[in-house]
Amino acid sequence: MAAAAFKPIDEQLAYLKKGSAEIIREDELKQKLENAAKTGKPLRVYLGVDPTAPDIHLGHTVVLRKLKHFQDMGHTAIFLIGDFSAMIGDPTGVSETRPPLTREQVDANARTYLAQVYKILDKEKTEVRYNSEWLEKMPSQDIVRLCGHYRLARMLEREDFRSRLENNHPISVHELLYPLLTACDAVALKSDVELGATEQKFNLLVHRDIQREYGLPSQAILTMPILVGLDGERKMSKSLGNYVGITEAPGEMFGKLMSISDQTMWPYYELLTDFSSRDIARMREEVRTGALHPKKAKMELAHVIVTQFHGEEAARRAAAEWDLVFSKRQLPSEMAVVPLEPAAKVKLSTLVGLAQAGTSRASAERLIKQGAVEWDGARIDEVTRVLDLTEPGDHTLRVGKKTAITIRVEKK
RNA sequence: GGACGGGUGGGUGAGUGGCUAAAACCAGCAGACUGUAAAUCUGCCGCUCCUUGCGGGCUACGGAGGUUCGAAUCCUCCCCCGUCCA
Repeated sequence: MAAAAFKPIDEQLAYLKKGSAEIIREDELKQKLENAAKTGKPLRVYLGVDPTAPDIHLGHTVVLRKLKHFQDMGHTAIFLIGDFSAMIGDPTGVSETRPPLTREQVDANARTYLAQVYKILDKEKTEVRYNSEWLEKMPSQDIVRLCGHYRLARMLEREDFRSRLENNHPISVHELLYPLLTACDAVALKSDVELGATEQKFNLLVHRDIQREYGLPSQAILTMPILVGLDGERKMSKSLGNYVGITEAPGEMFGKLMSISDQTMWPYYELLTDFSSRDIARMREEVRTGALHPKKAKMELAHVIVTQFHGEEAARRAAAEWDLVFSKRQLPSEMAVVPLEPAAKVKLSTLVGLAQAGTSRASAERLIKQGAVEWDGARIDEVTRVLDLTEPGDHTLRVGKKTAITIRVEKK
């Protein structure tokens, strides 16, 4: 690769800094970029991810997008799958010990992760590594030696451990090993830069220290802010249910993004789109002064994000559909069809159960009582309502705003 | 190994023999209002059956037994967590 491939240092730095929370240390990163330009050798930049869940959501993409930015600047993006460390479980941000994952779960998750990651990273240019490559065959002597390079007092400085200790919550000894073992990744990869979310800062700093202990130059660290979830309060996470998965259908994605608060829209713009900080600030000002309607700004946001994962056309359709169903309060243009044998007496609550999988009879009755159910366009709130479905034909059933199905009574 | 404290519904956490499907708060759901936003207000928030009733049955307070007409509450054993001592 020719040295000429790199853009001017300041331009690179500005691009890479956008949206970041912290760079440790910025002068070192700058130095590394200069060296790369001089030698023509791209920086080795990595992001380590534990495949603890089968799906990636927008929260994960914040830092992935940053890795992509490095890739865009001509550097080597390394996507490291922590298939070994996932079996320990990262204690970060956790208030109790996690149940360890099995090898099978980790492998299955790793596979789906990769497929999803390429929606953001350039597959051809990405170096994919697994930390089991080196950690699995690490002799116990080496582990002991590794542990000798770090002190307990420093380990206990980190917030997760300290607060658990204070609140008399359990900490397992193996959790202390997590940052040390993942530091071996940085050593093995000879990384120049490591990316992570802000909550990873402690781990990343340990990696830096251990690299130095092993005679390597310390990597620079670039952290990205945590993406707040759809509730606008807690971090986006699957277990909190406040997330948008990147494999979700365009319509669903669009709807979820529209449900965020106006406040939350701005960090989303910052962390999930390529709008420049200046453009975002301008838009924000326009919303403040009333020149731009917040709904319009939010639709633009949803459109841009959906486009990233599903393309322009799908995003346009999702927007139109959203407008139809939620703004105009009409039935969606496509509804799932549930076939039904003709029957003389069908309880409405039974049908509601068909519309919402996993709904118990008790909660179906609750929904009816609360006026959430419409049958063929008319609200029914009598729990005892029994319908005569002997004639073949289609009926629409709406449950709340979000669910609508077609009930198709079949011919005998 | 010893002494002591603790384990309650998705979360925090009250409850020390019946009035407890279990306070309160958070989260969640539905309705109203809107811009499917937020805020606010109202209601709901274990499962199931029906004649939908302040209805019947079942399940639930770490686990297994026991005492009792009746147990989240008392007893026994076990499991798990923490604190202090070593």
